[in-house]
Amino acid sequence: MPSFTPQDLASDPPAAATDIWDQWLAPLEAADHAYVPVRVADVLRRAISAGQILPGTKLPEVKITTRLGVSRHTLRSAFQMLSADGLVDRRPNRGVFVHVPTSEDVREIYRIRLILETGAVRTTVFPPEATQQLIQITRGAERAREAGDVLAMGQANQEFHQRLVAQARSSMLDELMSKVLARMRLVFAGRLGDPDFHAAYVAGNVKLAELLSRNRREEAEEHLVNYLLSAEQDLLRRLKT
Amino acid sequence: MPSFTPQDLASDPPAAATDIWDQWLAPLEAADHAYVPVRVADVLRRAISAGQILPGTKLPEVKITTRLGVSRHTLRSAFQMLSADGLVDRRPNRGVFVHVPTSEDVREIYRIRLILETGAVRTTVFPPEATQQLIQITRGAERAREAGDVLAMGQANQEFHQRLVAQARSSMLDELMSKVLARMRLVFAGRLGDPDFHAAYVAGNVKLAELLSRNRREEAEEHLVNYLLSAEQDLLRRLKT
DNA sequence: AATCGCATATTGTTGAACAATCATGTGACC
DNA sequence: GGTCACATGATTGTTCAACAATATGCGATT
Repeated sequence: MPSFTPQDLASDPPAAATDIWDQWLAPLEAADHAYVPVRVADVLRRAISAGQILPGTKLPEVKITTRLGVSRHTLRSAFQMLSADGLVDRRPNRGVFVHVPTSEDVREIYRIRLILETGAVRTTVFPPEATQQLIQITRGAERAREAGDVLAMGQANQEFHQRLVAQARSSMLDELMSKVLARMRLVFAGRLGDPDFHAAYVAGNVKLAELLSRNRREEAEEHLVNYLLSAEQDLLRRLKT
Repeated sequence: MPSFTPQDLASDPPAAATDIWDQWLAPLEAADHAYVPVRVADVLRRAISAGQILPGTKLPEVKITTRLGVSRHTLRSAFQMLSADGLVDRRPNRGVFVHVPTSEDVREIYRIRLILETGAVRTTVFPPEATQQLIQITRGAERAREAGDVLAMGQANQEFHQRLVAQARSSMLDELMSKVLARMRLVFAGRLGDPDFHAAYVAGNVKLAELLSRNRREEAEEHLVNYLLSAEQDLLRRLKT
């Protein structure tokens, strides 16, 4: 699975007959009624989150429009959405580039998660259905770990924490958390070749869910704080090397 | 200062020779280099936040483009930004409307503020410069109250809490807080005729700043929680009537 | 080797056009 | 008189073509 290198994609491919963009960006199938810009944004979002388009890569308008068969305006509209998601950076008169996450990004991510997730735990009561759902997700994560499915493990982990925040019952907070997790995926997609990062934290999720189900709020919060702080340190350490 | 009524703006004005849009939307001055869509968004944002365009009002594309002298594409780009800010709602194939805040919105706002602001207080240390800045803002609010400048009071209040969140040092959180406060202004701009709502809370801000400056984190947090909860109840009560 | 200037490519914005969808009003029918 | 169907008009969604403004790269000049 070759993923192409940053920057030099804008220039012609060395000797490839087929342009590299063709690999990931198929023409939009004539779908029913979803707005074209959001479908375009979805395609790009998927490709970026999956690490098929690496951080730092420039996304040239004409290349993509011709591949996708949409107008430049439509693509630009999609770019705006991706920009709002924090997946791409818009550099004036230069184009949009897949955001390159930094270690400062990682620190900010965990600062936000600390506030959001502990906030959710502290300010809301978790009904049995909610904790049950969380436990369900951890079960899936454990199965994925046993099966060696790293991707599914990561997804389960993210869903767990997304659900945690969802308990605060705020679409704005949900959106922010999605944004944060998307940037998180960007960190992984970028340089992290060691993807069983999540493995160590499945157990942490299990314990957290269990504490919440027994309504041990204080302990849950303390556990969560330690969880996040150590995850941050762990991730930063891995990125250093 | 007449503010025009929702909905029926799309139809012709009763007997006015000048179209109502002309009142607030002057043609864009040929400014230097800021992107046209963001300038358009700024104009509309200002008009909406100031209550000149009331919640529920439809924003027709051609009317505004002709008044502002920009292309439809540019306006649509601006609409996307306003939509991301939560100031307008995009109804498919119908157009964009100024968001109509509900009491559920108010509850969500305070749920978010509770998490964000207490989170900022708990997870960050407030250096003297920061607390000094907060106190400075409360001074301005008190002066505004004495001068009877309700608008300035509200702005100072909002800036105070924005600064509070800013201590968490996260641009994403800053953006979210801006979004929340923008929606707050929408609540006021809408039906709230009683604008000295903020007056009661200037004292609360003063006390909070003082507690923070003395590094009384626990008390500050407790005070903040009570502050927010009572403000929410107060606001909801006023909206009911 | 470094700098300047110019040709070229890409982005930012506009205008016109058309398809698709929604809103309106008219008339037929009960 | 009221209600439904339908035709009409208006508005939004999208594309195409064009041009201005800015950045990029290359070659000439020193």
